[in-house]
Amino acid sequence: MFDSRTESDGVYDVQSVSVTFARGEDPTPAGQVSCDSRARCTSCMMRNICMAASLEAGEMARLDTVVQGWRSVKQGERLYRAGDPFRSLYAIRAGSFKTVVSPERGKETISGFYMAGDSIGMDGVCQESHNCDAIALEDSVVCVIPFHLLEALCREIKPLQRQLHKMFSAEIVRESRQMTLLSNMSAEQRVAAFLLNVSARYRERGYSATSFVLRMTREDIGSFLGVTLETVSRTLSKFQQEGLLTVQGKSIELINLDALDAR
Amino acid sequence: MFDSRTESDGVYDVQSVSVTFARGEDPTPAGQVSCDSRARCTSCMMRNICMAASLEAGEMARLDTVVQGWRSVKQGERLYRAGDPFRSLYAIRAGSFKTVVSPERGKETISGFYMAGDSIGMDGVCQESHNCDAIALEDSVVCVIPFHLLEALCREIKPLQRQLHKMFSAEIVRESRQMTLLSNMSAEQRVAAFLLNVSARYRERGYSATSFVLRMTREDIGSFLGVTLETVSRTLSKFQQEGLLTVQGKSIELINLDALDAR
DNA sequence: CGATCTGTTGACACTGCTCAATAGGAGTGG
DNA sequence: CCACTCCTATTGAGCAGTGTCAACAGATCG
Repeated sequence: MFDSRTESDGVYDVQSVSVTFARGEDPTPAGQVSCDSRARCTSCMMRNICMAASLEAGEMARLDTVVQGWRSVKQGERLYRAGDPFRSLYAIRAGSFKTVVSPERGKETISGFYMAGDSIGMDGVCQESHNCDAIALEDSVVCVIPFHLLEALCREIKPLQRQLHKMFSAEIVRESRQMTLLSNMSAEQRVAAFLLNVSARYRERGYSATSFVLRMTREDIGSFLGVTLETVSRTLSKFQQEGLLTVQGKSIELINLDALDAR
Repeated sequence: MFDSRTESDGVYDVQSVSVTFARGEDPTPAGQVSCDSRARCTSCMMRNICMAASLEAGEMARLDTVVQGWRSVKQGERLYRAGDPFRSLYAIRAGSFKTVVSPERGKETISGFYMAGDSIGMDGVCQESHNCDAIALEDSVVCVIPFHLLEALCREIKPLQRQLHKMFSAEIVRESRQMTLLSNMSAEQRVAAFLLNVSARYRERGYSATSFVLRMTREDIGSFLGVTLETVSRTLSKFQQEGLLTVQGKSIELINLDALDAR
């Protein structure tokens, strides 16, 4: 069925998956690769920005056949850990994740934040084991896409192959942008860029670009941006004083996007 | 158009190829796919660490058929520029490159250094245009691999498909390591890690791991590591004083690898 | 409703940046 | 071949942006 490895608590929580299916879809009997013929990609709100993007209906239905099922991950739980054998990619259907790299020596670092419509796990291909931990920032649901099946389908469906390559490439570009941020930008610029990035991603998904809730802590943000949590906090306060935004704990309201961008 | 000579002695003669293309021109005018039938991958010194890795002889020969040819790039010239339409991946046959990201605002940043056996250009897939400049650090030669042909072949040859995916993934992992370095490490740790990384890559390629010439300037190194060129210079001097290495301009001799690693 | 996690703010120290002066090397042209 | 220039590297001095440490306040959750 799903990844055969067990969670840290020793049990893979089948129940929570069944519950997920209960919302409007038939639950898949445990123990088999679930692939009910009713299209799921075609009815998914994220179909236009995830792996299924730019596929025709027939192709999307075939992609459905390699989606093994859904997996629900509660806030704070790990979808996978660094060192776990790599088997599947995960398309986030609902919720959000952070990925955490833990070098042998030194502090662990947040390497990315991902939300519904994003796919994660691509870092695991090259070593056949995951390179980071993926931790849910809120209760989340992912589509489990066994990689060998996806590869097989990519050998048949050219647009899917291209889409997969684009996803790999987009992750490379995203990271190289982040490297630029970490190399040259001041703390203020980093925080501003981060907020604008989150804003743009909410906008893409049809949510408000100016009013949103950050799902991660100041420490997570600081780790991602290469500054301390105190600096993140101070910078947000400063932006608020300057009238660029209002901040109330995790709730952010952006007031002057242009001014933020000018940082 | 392309130099059709074979490598009789296993030593690649840069000179004879460099006359084949005019400086900086894309050697791939439409329709002119030059692919002489004499195997090149199978005789290439880099075949075990490049795209051809883990292919059987027959498969490698087929890969040869999609390699459009070689292109020579003189020191300081650009193989491609940010914004150029993406058509091909480039496997470095000889020489080395740096990739430079130029954000709309802010300083340009070195996002990577690449040497013989590495492939570059994967950042271009997602937008169908290159995301950075690739600049030769010395006179270099690359294999030009048109991406649509490579994709077509990947639909037929499973190990090649897997190899391509691993290369994408390895680039993601490399960048996420670099992000960790840029997020948490002190200037000394960055320089030490950089030297050890270069050392390991020379070793992989059969060169000395302790004595080598850096092909890039202090400014390039600083940009890559997110510190100033002065800090790079000072740190190298300090390491020399401490007996960890000797440095003479671009020539480095590592004396105490363990001590460097302990930083 | 207490315990714990998360966020805010202040004071101070320190790493690494900026600016500057100088020296060494590489390439060019006479 | 040498002189000239430009690029690169080294080293110093002073300063500023962030990190560190600490105290406290506000959330969150069992």
